[in-house]
Amino acid sequence: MEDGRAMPSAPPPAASDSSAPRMTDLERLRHSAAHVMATAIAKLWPEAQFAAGPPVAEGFYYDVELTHRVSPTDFERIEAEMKAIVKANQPFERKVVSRAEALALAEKGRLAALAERATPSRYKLDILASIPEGATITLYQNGDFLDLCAGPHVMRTGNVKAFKLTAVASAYYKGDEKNPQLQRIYGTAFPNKTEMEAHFTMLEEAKKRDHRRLGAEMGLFTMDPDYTGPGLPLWLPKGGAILEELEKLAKETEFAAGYVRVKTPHIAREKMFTTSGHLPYYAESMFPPMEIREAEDAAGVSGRYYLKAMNCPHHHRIFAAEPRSYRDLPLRLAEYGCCYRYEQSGELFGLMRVRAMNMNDAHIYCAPEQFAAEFNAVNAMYLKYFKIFGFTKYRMRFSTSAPEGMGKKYVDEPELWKQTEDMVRAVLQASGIDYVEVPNEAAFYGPKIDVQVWSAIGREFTLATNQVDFAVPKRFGLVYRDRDNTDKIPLCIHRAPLGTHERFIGFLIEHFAGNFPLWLAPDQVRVLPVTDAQIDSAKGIVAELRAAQVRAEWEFSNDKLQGRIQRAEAARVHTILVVGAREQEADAVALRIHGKGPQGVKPRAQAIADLLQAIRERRSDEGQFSA
RNA sequence: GCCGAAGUAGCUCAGUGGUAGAGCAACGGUUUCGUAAACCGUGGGUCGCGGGUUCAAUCCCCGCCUUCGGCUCCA
Repeated sequence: MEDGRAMPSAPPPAASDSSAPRMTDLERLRHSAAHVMATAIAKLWPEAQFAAGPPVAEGFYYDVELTHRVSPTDFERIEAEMKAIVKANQPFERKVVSRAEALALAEKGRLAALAERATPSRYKLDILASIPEGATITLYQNGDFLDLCAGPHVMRTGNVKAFKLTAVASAYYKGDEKNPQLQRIYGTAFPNKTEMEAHFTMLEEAKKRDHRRLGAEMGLFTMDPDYTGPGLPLWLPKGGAILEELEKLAKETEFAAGYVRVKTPHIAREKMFTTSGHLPYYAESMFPPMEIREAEDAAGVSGRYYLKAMNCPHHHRIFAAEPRSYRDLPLRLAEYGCCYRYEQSGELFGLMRVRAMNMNDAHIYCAPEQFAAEFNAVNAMYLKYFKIFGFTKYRMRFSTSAPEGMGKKYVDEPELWKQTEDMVRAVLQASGIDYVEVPNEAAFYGPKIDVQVWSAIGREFTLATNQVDFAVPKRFGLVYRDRDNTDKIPLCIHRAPLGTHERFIGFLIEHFAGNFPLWLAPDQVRVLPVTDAQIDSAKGIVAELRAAQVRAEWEFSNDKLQGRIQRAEAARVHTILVVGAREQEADAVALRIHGKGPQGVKPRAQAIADLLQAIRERRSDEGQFSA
């Protein structure tokens, strides 16, 4: 066999790569596959200008500038060229060069190309310029294809055994829309065909969990772009049930934690958002204003109203509605507020990115000395929720400011920024929560913590957010009278542990693959009489369950019991209660749980008590009916 | 918003320059049934929208809308 035979346990060895970035074996393989693809493209279109071609989570891509529009119909040709290159088994040769040598090659169009060309390798020139002085500059060559590249690579093109081009998309050079648009050609590569096929099978499986698909299948929500508009979901009754359960959870949790509930309108005058400072910063993310002529007053105050994109300004006005004393603090105002954001059309994505959203919002106004305790309590609430839902893969992202953004991206209060960030960092460290700090990502009014989660199908989302605001209360002139009889400005914590209904439920659908635990399941119980002689018994059980607020229904149809069970299972009904002559006789029910099969017969009263208990505890499905 | 792709019945998808097809779902009937599909029948489509080419367009061409895959931002 060839050297460096690609095996999962014995991956291809790297070409010499002491100065190269660290890559896993799979990443290295994929990075080499990207070079093989670039070689093929350069062969087909010698004028191609390549930018960057890294490995990514699912495979690799290479950005290329090319007048020919690459479409999936070209993939076959490109793959055929790639196969030839793999078959040729060209070695990947690493060359350390001086900056001058690299520049000379780039000027002659020789980089990321098979030969010298009339036009310089312009993106490679730009990348070259960004390599710091003194760093090692390396080239990699396979066959005639010579590329500026930090590496590392596998030994030979023959190591790239299983690959496939998957998509083409556009991407701005370096992700900046002021830069030229490049064609990004995606592919994936694996050590062998079997693993690659497993990958595509897994993608097929993941598709079945997709919240858009399950949402339609299960009747949870619908999109009606022609009538309601893009990004404006309609919640169907079964989705509404989930939404109600989440609100109930939030309301109970917040009530216990000392929050008070408020309710605010969906719109506000322009003054609200110019005062908050959102308007100049945030205008393009808001729906255009409504002009109401009568509202324009003599003093020339604008008659414009905006749909709110956030709830905080309204809550600030509630704080301002009466004089506040230090005795009133912390004041925790909670609301399931509906906000509207004009997301760009290309950004809309099922329930995960919408234009109208119901936010599990609250604003905590507190004195600086109360901050640590409040902030800790908020974090504890996050963790409590994650435990209920069984989220294990999450990360807190602590976003802080950067000096260069002061007065532009961030309110110009460098001292306050530092104080607050130190305070948040201290709390995070003391609480032992796992977090990463990301500079220059803060909100304009203060540092924030985003909770990122990964769905079962591998999508990453910011699910919840927790922000500190030391600026906007001041802009609204919010004060409380302190012990020393002076007015002080409160700190404000914005928090939304359950994010928005839309994204949270979208995430839950994928997390549970539609198989919700009993307390969340839209169809909690379905009672199936074996024959029509048990219909009255079934109705009685349903009435008893519904009186106890359980979502229960009964079904009798022309289908045999087996068929009705099949349909209930397909509909992901959580608990099926079968009542036949035997059960009727014994005042019992035969229990079946979705995905778990029959669970035996139980006295009716016992079964109902168990169901109520599981719902009340919001029990996850493990051990639901373990007894 | 930009680049690319897609849009046929409620859902999943076939298909053709000449009257539009299947499975599931729905509806009607027969069946009274024991834990993942009993049987028979019926209805259902402006083939995303608008324009063009053509004797004829769901199919070919152009524009638009929407959705999807990305870029960027974010709950």
